Amino acid sequence: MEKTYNPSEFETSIYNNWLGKKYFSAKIDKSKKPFTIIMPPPNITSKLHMGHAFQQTIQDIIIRRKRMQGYSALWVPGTDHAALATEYMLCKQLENEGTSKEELGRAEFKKRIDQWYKDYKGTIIEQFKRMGYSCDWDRLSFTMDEGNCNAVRKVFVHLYKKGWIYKGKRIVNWCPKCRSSISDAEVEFKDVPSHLWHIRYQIEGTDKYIEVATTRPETILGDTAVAVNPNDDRYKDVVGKNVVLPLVNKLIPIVADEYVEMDFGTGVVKITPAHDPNDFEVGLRHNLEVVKVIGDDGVMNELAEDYAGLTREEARERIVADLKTAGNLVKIEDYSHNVGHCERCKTVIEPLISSQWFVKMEELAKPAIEVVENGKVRFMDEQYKKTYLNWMKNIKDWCISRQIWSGHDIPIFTCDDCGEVIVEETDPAECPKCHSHNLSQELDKLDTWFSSALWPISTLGYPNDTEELKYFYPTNVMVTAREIINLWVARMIFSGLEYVGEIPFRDIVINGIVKDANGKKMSKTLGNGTDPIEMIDKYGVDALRFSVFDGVAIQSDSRFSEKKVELTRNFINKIWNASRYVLMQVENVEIKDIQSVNLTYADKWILSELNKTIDSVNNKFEKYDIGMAASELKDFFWDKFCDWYIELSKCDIAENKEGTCATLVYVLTQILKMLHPFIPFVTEKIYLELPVHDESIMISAWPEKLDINFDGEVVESVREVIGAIRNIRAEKKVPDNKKINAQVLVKKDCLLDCLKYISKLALINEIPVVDNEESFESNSVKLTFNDIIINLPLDSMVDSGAEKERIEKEIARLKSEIERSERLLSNAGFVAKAPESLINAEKEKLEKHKALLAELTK
RNA sequence: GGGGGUUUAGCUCAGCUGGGAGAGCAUCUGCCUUACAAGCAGGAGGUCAUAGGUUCGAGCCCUAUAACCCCCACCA
Repeated sequence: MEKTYNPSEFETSIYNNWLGKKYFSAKIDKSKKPFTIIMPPPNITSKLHMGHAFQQTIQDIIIRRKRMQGYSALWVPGTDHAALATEYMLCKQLENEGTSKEELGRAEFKKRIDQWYKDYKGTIIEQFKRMGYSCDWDRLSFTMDEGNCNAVRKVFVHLYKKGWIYKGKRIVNWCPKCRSSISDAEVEFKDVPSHLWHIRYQIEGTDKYIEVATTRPETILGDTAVAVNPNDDRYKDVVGKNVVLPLVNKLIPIVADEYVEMDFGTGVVKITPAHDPNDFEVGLRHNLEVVKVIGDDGVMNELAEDYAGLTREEARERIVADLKTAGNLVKIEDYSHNVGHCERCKTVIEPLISSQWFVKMEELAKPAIEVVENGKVRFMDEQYKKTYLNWMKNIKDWCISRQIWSGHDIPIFTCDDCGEVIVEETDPAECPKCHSHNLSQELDKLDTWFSSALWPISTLGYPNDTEELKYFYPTNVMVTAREIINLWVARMIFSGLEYVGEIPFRDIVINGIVKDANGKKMSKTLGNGTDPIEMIDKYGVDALRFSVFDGVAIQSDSRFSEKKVELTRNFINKIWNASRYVLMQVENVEIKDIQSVNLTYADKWILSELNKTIDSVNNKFEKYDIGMAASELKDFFWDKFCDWYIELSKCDIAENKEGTCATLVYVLTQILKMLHPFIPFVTEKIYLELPVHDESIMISAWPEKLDINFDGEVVESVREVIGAIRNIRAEKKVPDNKKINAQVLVKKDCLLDCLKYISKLALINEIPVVDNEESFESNSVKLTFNDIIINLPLDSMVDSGAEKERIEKEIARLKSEIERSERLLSNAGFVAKAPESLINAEKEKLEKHKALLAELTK
């Protein structure tokens, strides 16, 4: 092995080797248990960012461990067509080319979209490979490929025939300039200074008025009611009466609705169902008429009568003036509020009523609520169970149509001649009723989530009844983001239940986000993102992978800093060098089975620590606590294995070469295996250099505990002694290049074998053993432990003045300890109510401290 | 507006069903000890956000307050 860790030399070739050997492909193997993860598909147009590096690596870590544990581990990769986002990007490009989708026409536009998909397909996937992801690439799926189209078609027809798809009205964000509806995500809210116009409406048959406050006086022409809060005492007596709509002179009712806030404005809201989403909802509840007065072009239409032909802005001006003239304008207040703007052309959004397709949710939601309530599907973080149930229980019908040109088609055909509607799994050639060939397909496209909802089943072959579905489904865990719990996770759950009769996954892990070093969300617009590829080039993939997990609770947000990657690279360098050391020691040594060799105290100690670590890491993995598992592995490797065991083993290796070499190789192998899911490349590189190894670490067996109860106690005492001597040395300012003298009195024979450890690690010349304390040199520091007393003569150390001070400090410490214990033990409440084990432990401590104090003060 | 989260050392974060405050980094000190200076050893550093409460005992449980953050819905 090279002297320095240089990841760029081997990462690519190792990955290609894995690919060539087909290690990632999961087979249907009845002798194995399946373990399945379906990757949340990134947008096809995306580039690798820190969020992927975090979220996808979680899955890779889980799947790699399961594979090593002997499961048939399948991780299905894929990408999403993200129709809206992609169409938006392509339209921008067309704009640069001086054309537009309208100019191209639908057919040509579709070609461009398909080409766009092809052009992009590579990038993110290649980057995922660079990350080392062990997905089954042969099963790579795309939400617009043939299988997915079939699934979408089948499901749509199924829902339609059940009567769960219907056409309804809905308010959409309409951009009058783009002449298109746009998604919520494309609406930019900006605070705009404006006014609140207070307008009075006369109550029918009286000379009383009711005063409303509005930011949009021009929509008064479309008002079909005014609303007040049912609990508002000011207006209780007028609910149910009519008011005269100013300018229009039409009678409209006063309705009571919870939506109205009593404290805002006058507590009275004019209701314009055609031009405001909330008003539309109010309208539905009270059966109000819908009057659309603004057209698709943002111009007042014929229903606006006198104002027809004016733009929204012109109409507002005229109407305000006319209201003033009519004496209906009470006052104008300054008011600034959030107004939606089109992200593209910055035009003010006009909420418009339009016809859309909906899926009825009531029946679909029921079983989806049940499986989460009864724990069949588990949110690993309980708080998200609430988010989910809250949404599911108040679910509204799902609007699935989008006014865009790309994405999945809506398979609804209408006969131009007789009006017959045809919804079948294959495109109809003629009208079944009148045999006309003039059929038109619905032009709207499906919401992207419609196909995403089928992802866990479509990737496994649905709508066909495949062997994959039988074997790998339901999948085991879904790792995804907080903000799409309802948009996506929820829809996958009811889809799985409805279409294949089984939950899509058992566990749901909602990962946190990776923020920048200052705790800000990484974003393109802020430009505070870090490019993972840059980190990989600089420090290697393994360093990047490990650094985003070390010490991180994956469900909560974490911070990324390059410094962390650098420190992780240092850790990996440590692994590299420790491995080099082991390989140097075991060169030309036959490595025997760990259970058949002679083991020293140090060997037994590290093996017992390894056992503990295996247990603990497994527990953390089962809870998906992989960040904590990473830290634990790092601590074990660096602190226990390198800083203690390797150093201790240097004392043993000459006399017990066989046993110590076996232990070095055994422990290194096991820890490399446990580290492999996190840092796959370097562990493979080292593993293949080991004297005993399988074909690849990634298909080797996950560590099992040794079935032996090793006693690590002796070495624990030794570590305590060494620590104490190192303290004394530091206090006495003895530099590390100077060895000191010591004498020792040992009360337990086994410790005699461990004196070499103490002398080496505490930098002592030699340690003569004495029979009694009288033989100790007097001008010295005496360290007293349960089974061993060390005497350090001061003449081998430079300074002697600090010693008195040290003893005084120690006496003071012991006295305060004794006082604490005595106080606790004389507390009647404690003795009566605390658990017995705790009381006994406290008594033991008290005795121990008293003995030590007596020793120091005699 | 609704829901959720966070607050522990200078920084980033652990801290299990309540039982003596932890790690890493940074900082300071000493070491190039034949695996590693991308390293080794040691030290200093904390009213556990604030105020109450429950308890023999609270970082942990309860109540209120403050600051910051996230998600959803967006206010005539």
